Amino acid sequence: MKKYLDVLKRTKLFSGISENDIQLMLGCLSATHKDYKKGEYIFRQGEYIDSICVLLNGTVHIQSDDYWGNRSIISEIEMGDMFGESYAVYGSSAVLNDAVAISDCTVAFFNVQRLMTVCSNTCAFHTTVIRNLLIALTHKNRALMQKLTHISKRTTREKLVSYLSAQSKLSNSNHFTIAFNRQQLADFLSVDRSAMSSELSKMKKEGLIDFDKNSFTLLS
Amino acid sequence: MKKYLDVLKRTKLFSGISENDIQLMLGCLSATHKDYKKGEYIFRQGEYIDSICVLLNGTVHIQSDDYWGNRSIISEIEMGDMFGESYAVYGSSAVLNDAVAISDCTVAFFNVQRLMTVCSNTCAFHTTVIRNLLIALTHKNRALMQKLTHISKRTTREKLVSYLSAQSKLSNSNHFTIAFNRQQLADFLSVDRSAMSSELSKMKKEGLIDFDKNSFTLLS
DNA sequence: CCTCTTTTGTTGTAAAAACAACAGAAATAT
DNA sequence: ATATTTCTGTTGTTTTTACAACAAAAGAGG
Repeated sequence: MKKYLDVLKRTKLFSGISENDIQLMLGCLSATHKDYKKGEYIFRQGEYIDSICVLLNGTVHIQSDDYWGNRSIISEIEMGDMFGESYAVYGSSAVLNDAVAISDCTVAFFNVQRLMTVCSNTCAFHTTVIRNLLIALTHKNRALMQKLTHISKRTTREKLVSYLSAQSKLSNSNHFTIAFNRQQLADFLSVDRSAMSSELSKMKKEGLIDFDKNSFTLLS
Repeated sequence: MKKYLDVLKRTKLFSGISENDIQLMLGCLSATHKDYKKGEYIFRQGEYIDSICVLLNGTVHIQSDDYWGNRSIISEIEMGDMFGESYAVYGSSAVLNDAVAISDCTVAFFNVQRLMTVCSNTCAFHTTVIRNLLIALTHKNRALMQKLTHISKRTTREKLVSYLSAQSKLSNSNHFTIAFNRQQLADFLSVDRSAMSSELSKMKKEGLIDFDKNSFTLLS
């Protein structure tokens, strides 16, 4: 685990905690880690988990397939990001989504019971981690809400406009690059890929946007 | 505020804390409360807030209107529920939705800075409140994710099936009552009311479901 | 360099949704 | 009790999407 200290100290969960203190906590939280090949599942819909997951390297998608196989990507997890915490905290309910490795990756696991109960008086940084967890949860909440505002638009074009506007704001520029390819973007926005592709073309023709692969520019 | 102790002690935020201790905390957290008439806004998109809101009585909707006036209801807040906490915690970003009183209501406000920083060593129940807040956030997260799974379905029927199934599971019965009227349900699922109404009728004709007003039964 | 695979764009058709307009039922106010 | 407003269901038309099938472009691997 030591070789990942560099990653861990830059995560939201351990923000503001020194490398030394993180190392101390790793034992105290009985942290473990595991490698996954591209395509493998970290957890699946219906399982119960008791640990917060932190991605040490690679890429993971949180997604769900419905009965008929329609896939919808809930979120993309990148190095240092945390996931699964909503199900791990007092693991009261089964996981509602799959977590799947998009590339080879390594995941660290932190037991929530320990985080919430052990050494609450002795560790000064214990409180900090809980606070970090809280802040991270509010960030996720806001991200989910924002996705909801995109996806609740009626037409494919409106969804695209909503998503692209948000990405533009995020990068403080009318020119930006997105992390999704076409199929992934379509899954994220819950629309048909080909219909979306054709809508993007229309919007380009009409001079609303310009794009080349994953690079977009919003015009006028 | 005293007359609302009965409500507060049954909220997620003060779960496990005695009435006496809650009363002690009210001062410590510099709690305030305010009455709102039906239709008034507790907060609006774009504002900045620094307090967690707890609904003492009445009903509130978290909703957002887009540029063209399409309304989408993010969630319904009932007596004892908490809202705004994702924006109040280290109020780093502007509120993305409106909170509007659906009926006359009373809202309590708890300053987050105080909750997170003041008297962290003296109050035993302080830690409990933070833990409660954390658990509540994970619940909200899961609710948002579940709504996403409904809304990301392609057709109105699939959305209805997904929503009704979830409600059925929630009440552990194939017969249940929903809190939304037709327009609200349509807004919640981001579909057209009349189209949804007609789809519901079709499903009834086909023998999939039965319903009368807000009372639904899932068949076969 | 060539082959195979993946990604992206295009088009036509069938299905579904949005929209609009209206009528009847239910709830609320007077 | 009656009038008025709100809610719900219905229908036809227009717009949009999903779907399918294909072609072109880009990337990966030998």
